[in-house]
Amino acid sequence: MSESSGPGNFIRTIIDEDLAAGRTAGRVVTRFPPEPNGYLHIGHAKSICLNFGLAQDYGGVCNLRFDDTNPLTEEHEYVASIEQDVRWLGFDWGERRFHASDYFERLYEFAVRLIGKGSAFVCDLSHDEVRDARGTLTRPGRPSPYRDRPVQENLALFARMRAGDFPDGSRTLRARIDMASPNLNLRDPVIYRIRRAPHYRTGDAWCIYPSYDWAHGQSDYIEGVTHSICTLEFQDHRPLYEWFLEQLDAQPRPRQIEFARLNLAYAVMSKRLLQQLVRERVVSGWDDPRMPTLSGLRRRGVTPEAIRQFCAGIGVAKADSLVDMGFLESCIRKDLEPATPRVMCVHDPLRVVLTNWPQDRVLELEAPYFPDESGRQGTRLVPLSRELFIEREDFMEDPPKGFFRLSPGGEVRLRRAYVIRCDEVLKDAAGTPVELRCSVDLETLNAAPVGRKVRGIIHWVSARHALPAQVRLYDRLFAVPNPTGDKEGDFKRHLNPDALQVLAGAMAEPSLAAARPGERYQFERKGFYFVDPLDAAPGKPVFNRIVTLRDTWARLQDQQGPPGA
RNA sequence: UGGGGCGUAGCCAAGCGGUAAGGCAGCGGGUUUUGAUCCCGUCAUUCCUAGGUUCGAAUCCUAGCGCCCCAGCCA
Repeated sequence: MSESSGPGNFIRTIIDEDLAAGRTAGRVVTRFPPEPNGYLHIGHAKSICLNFGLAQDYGGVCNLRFDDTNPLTEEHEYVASIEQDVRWLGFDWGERRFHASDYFERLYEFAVRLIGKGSAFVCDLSHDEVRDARGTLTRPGRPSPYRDRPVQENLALFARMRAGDFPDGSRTLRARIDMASPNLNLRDPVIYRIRRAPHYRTGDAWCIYPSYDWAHGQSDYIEGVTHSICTLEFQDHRPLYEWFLEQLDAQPRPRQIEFARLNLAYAVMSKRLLQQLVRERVVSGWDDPRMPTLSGLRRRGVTPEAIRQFCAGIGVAKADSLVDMGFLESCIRKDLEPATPRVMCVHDPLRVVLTNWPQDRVLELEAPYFPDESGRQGTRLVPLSRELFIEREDFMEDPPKGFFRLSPGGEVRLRRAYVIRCDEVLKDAAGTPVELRCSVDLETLNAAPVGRKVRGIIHWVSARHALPAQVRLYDRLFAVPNPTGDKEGDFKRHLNPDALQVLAGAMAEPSLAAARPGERYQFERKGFYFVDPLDAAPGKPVFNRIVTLRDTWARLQDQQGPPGA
């Protein structure tokens, strides 16, 4: 069993069988094959954890291989981000960083062998003609008129394709398989196309580029990959994958295994759509904390450990699924809960005046960073003075049954401080409370009030000492579980307008002036927060909400219907 | 109407002919100076449906039904 790829899944079963049958000489070699045309997202994390996790567990290796066969869309910027993300997630490919483009020469030689066997031919059909001849799902295709070109002629033409004798798109090299196959992938698929585009690694060394189907399996073979794990949409390609290997008498042969890609509720997981959000400035970038990208999750403050636990927890199978966002949140909380220091920050301040507290008195309370029962050490000083801020939602003039925070005449405990009673409510012209006049029970510091029970505990911050802070509340990017579910219509109309809420007047306890970029805190009763590594300045922290705390009260309220509705 | 896959709880997911793991969510209770955490308990007489084989079926067979993928010189 492993942390990263989970217990018994069907892929492990296959590997166990292969090992038992001696099919791979005891070796397990996997690979993670991103195309450097976008940023990695949590769906890729599933694949990374699977591939690297399997290699770890079976004492094998996992290659990082850039599947860079399409120079039009690939850029170095992406390979840098991909490497950073994989490393951040906690995996190490050692020296085993490869590129499909490393194999261009060998791939070319392989293609020559295919031609030599009469298994590939140069086709002069145009793009449209190829499409027309391919047939449909229910009707077989027609053979290309160039299908029976003599081997020598194919060889000469292919060499000239490489030499740049023909214009882009004018010719292709095609495998010679079966135009009547019910599997469209076997209807003489294109394996080389002419494309005069500079490649980010090979520059203008090539004007022909191999297709995915041709490059991928052969790259697996070259690298000695034993188990080539990909997503479900490639199942139909497996016969082609195997056909190529067979044509080349490849030995030993890698085996392709497909699993279901990750879908996360209230998110989109397609590079194309994520790219669109970035390009159209719907989000601030690939690392916008609302994005399901690894860079976005990192910027939000999610830990790699939480993502690994998530990937281990969702399992690996072949059934399409839509994983509950709540599960990711649960993994994040679980990872953050034990070791994240607790502090106080009021998001929406309501002024409280402690009428029986001397004007100038400041009491420095030594407050532990962790729950008393956790056994963890560490404290900070929290000043208490006559005027405070409390959370506006922690006061209700006319509270529903079961509300045990503050209300007129009611009592509540200030977290790690005294019990106070609300004696008077001051309101503005619109009737909105602007200030609460409260009295302190001076007997209640570290002691229970006598003769009554005070159930509620609220967080607070001394007004005079409060540190204004920017707090960014993040929520799910989309308002519906499956934004791309309906075929028609723009997925962007399902965007959640409240996915980002920037708090204007949040007030943090003064100890947070020392918060350093990249640190995580729990704001008690609120959630876990991350000091934004880019936007925070010394003494001016910016907090990203990573995830809220579980909130049983809010849930009960929701069940009762929204208040005032 | 072609081919390839997949259907086990609200969401994931084990299970591989011997009588339905686990996690998330939910529900009930306990502890608690975070309505958090933690702890205890509960949550599928049934596995898409219908037949069949078998002493015994989620697992095997047959027939349906539903969902996903494939007609890029993308990956």
